[in-house]
Formats: sequence, C-alpha cells, structure tokens
Amino acid sequence: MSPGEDGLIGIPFPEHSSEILFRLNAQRRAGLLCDLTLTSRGARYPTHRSVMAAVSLYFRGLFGAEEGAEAGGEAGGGGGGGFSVCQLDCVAPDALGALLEFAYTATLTIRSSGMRDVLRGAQLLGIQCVVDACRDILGETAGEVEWETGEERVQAERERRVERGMKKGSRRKIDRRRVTKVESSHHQPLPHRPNINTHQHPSTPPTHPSPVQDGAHSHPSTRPPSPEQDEHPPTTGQNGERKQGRDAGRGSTAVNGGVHWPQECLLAPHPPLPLSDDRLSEDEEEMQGVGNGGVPSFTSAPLVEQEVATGAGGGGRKRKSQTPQQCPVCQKIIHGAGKLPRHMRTHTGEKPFECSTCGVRFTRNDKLKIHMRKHTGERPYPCPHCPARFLHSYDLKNHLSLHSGARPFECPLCHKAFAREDHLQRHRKGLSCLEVRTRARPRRGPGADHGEEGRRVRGGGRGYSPDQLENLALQPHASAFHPRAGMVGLGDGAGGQMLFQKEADGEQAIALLGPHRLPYPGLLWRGLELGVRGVEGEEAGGGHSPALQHARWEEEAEEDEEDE
DNA sequence: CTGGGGAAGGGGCCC
DNA sequence: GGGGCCCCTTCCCCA
Repeated sequence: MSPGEDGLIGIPFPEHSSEILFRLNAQRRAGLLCDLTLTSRGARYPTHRSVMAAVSLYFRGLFGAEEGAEAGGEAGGGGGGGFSVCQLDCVAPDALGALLEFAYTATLTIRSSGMRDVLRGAQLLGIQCVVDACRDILGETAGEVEWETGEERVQAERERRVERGMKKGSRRKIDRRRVTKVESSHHQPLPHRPNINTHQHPSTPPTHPSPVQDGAHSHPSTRPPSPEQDEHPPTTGQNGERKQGRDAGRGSTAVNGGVHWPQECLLAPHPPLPLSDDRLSEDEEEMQGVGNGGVPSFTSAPLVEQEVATGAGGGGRKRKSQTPQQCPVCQKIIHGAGKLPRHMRTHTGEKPFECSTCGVRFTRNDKLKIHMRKHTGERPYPCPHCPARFLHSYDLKNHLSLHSGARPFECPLCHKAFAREDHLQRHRKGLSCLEVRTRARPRRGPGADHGEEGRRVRGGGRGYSPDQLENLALQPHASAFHPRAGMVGLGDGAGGQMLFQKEADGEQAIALLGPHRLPYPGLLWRGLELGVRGVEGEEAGGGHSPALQHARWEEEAEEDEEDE
C-alpha cells in the first residue's frame, strides 16, 4: 500500500454519535427545536419527532404514515415544521419519562417497581431493546410483541439478502445457526396485541394515536406525577427496526433499586451475545450496521459482563472488562488486556498512526515503528552467517532456512518441500498437485500393497534416512489417501507416526492418522487414536509444527465438508 | 509456479 | 486495564 493512493479515506469519529445524542438531549431539556410533545395524564414531554421515530417503531410508523399522507396528517405537518402533541395516557408518566430519557441517553434508569410500566410502555411504543431488557429482568419470555409486519419481514429479508450478496467473497463462514436464531427471533408470532388507548389504533398500518391537536409548541415539562396507569396498550407499530437494540437490554445493572442499561443498548451496533466459539459472519456484521458505511460507536463488551447480563437481573454497578473480551461487532474473542481497542480499529478503519515521512497511516503503533525502519534504514535482524540484515524477525528466520537448506514444509501429495508454510499452503491450494494426487491414488483390491507390515515412516520434511526414502519410494504417496494425513508423519523432530499395515492378509490398511474423513470410501480405513507425538511441545512456540499444520488442515477439511 | 518482501491482524509478555 | 513491544500467521503482491 503506497501512500497517496487515490482510495477513499475514512476518518471515523467514534464519539460523534454520542455527542449528537447528548446535544439533542440538551435541546430537549431546553425545549429547543422540539416538534412533538408527548403527554401522559397531564404530564408533558417535549421531544423531537425524529428522535422518537428513530427509537420507537410506533412513532416511526406513525410519522412515516404522516409523511405518506402528508396532507391528512392529523398532527399537522408530519414532515414539516408543525408541532404536534401526542397523548399517551396509556403509558404511565414515569415510564414515559424513563423511555424518553432512554431515547436521548441510551441509558434506561428506572425503579424496579416501575419496571412493568416501562415494559408496557416500551411495548406500546415499539422500543424492542427495552422490552427485551425488561423481560430479562422480569423473567418473562418474549413473544408477546411482534412489530414486524409480514410485508416488512419480506423487505427485511430482501435487504439481508442484498447485504449477503455484497459480502459474497467473505472468507468467514456464516454462522447459520446464529442467523437462524436471530431470524427466528424476528419471526415471533404476533399474538394478541391489545388495543392501545381508546383513541384509534387499528393494527397495521398504524394510525395516529389520536394526538390532542393543540398544535402548540410545548414547553419543557418538568417531572410528571405518577398516577395510576390504565391498560390500553397500542396495537400499532411497524417494525423496520431490526438491529438497533433488539436484544440490547442485556447489559443491565441494578442501581439503587432502579435499573440501568448502559449505552450498549443504543450505541452498540450489535447487542452483546453470549460467549460462543462461533464467529459472527461478516454478513451478519453488515446486517448489524457495520458495513453500511457508517462508523458505529463501539462499546467494548467484556465477556464477563455479558455473561452476567445475559443472566439478567444484574447486581453491581458496572463490571470491568476481563481479559478475554468479545468484539461487539464480529463477536470475535480478543485475548489480552487492552487489545480490544486495537481490534476495533480493524472495523472502524481508523489509522491513528501516521508516518511523518511518507504519510502512510497505520492502525497500530508497532506497525508504524516497523515501517519507520524503511526510512531509517534500520535493519535490526542481521544474519549471523552473511552480511544480510532484515527488517523483520521472520525475514531473518526465513533467510536462515536458506542457509540451512531447511524446507520443513512438505507437500503431502508431491512431497515438494517449502521453506515457508504459506508457500506450502499456496502450493496446496493451487492445482499443481492434482496430477500427482491422481497418480498417487493407490490401487485398491487384494493386490494393492500399501505398505509393508509395520512399516513406519517418520522423520522431518527433510532428512529422511536412505531407507526411509526408499520406503517412501516403495510407497508412493500413500499419504495421498488423505491429503492431510501424511503430514502427521512429517514432523520435523519426533513427529507423528504414520503406519500402514496390512491386517492379517494385508487387505486392510490401517492408518494411524487419527479420525480423518475418508476420501476414498471404497477403502476401509480406520482412524486410530494415536495421540500424535509432537503435536504439543514439538516446538516451543507451537508455531510451525507440521503436526499442528495437520490439525489445521483437519479443521479445513471439516469446513470444506460444511461448505459442500 | 515459486521465491521473496511487505502488510495486517492476533496473541503473549511486560510495564 | 491500557498500552508498548515482540513474535507469529496469513495473505497479497511482484519479479
């Protein structure tokens, strides 16, 4: 990547969203630019319809309908500059105030005693993440509310498909299980949905909840009283809302008898999920608003917090991040304290470290430092055998293998050896080996001689002893029965063993290869639990062990199977 | 196709 | 817990 390319540069401002929200809240408190007043039993709450539409499915449907039928807008000037008052007596004033606070602060602060009112209000207004959070706390199950109409469901599904298509080249596997789970949660049945308010609320499409048409600009309201609440849940609500906080209430913590939902609820592009080995697919990342060009404000989601929060109820004020942290975007587990911000920059594209010489930017300081060596000419890794010096330690490592002639990475098919593991992988992914593999396919049947009884082939990728080489010659590509299999026997040191043995009369081949899949079904292979020596401890770093490579390829094979 | 250089990202260790 | 530093792995690009 040379500097000064004409590619687009994205400069993220992670604080932007929260600052905007903060200022909107200040405006709301000051009554500035408020174009909507919510009332509940005498309490008045000036607010902004754009904010309410962003937070509440109910208002989104409401104002969307207004825009669609602008002239007939009961509230007067749906998309225009008129003011409107929406009477929501069905929502308790306290709950309404809490929900408004939530809308502007991404934090829901309520008393436990008011939880049910808030839940009801959130249901009425279609604030799903609050609904979920309250349910978590109250131990209720979901399924009472479904804001997504069939039509929207189709549209949402269409959008999802488009997003998937955009990421078709993704290397990561789609976690189908999770997709199913997420989608199923969106497809909850729409059971009984009591009628909101006595004012009209036919179910879809929603109509205006009969706002009191006073048309006056509301003044900032002070705290409302909290009278009793009547029971008139609204029927309406269309759901275009998918990601923003559907599950987002999980990070709740109790505060002084109240409940506090931290900002993840609103800001996190994806609610923290329970720890899972499965990674979220990039498709889902996009579905969750990451890849759409926006720069979400990321909130770290420590695993411990998630686990506790998922359990709901919550005890302490706020839990500190533990060492393994889960990326709220890709769900990847990041090990090591302080590593999550570094990882997050891979999502935001933020490159705060700029080379003062050439202007190239880096996501990490250490990368910049290495880059600077190019300008300073520093090559801190000298070869002890020759004058060569290198920028990177791994360059020296590769170079040393040239001196030694070591090519520890050998193709199990054609036995071509490589000095670098990635070159071997590239070789394997290419087609250069296919011919060999075809030729190497052993004959089957009684006449097949896959090896001598008790023959062992061991040793490193290089340095076969003469008789080992002879054995290899006598047993051409026996390992080709499974491309991954042979690597077991190619350990550099005391690598694994590979044993081909004729059983009894030599009809069956037993491969001490572990539980591999069998690419040639006609041949009976038995994977034996050998406990491959050298898998652990063969190399201190565990890095380039061919046995480990083999294990990796095992995983690849499984993934390939899944793909198929 | 292969060898080599470089970048990006993750993990370990330490302060 | 955050961050620096280092190492490792993987990928891409070029000759």
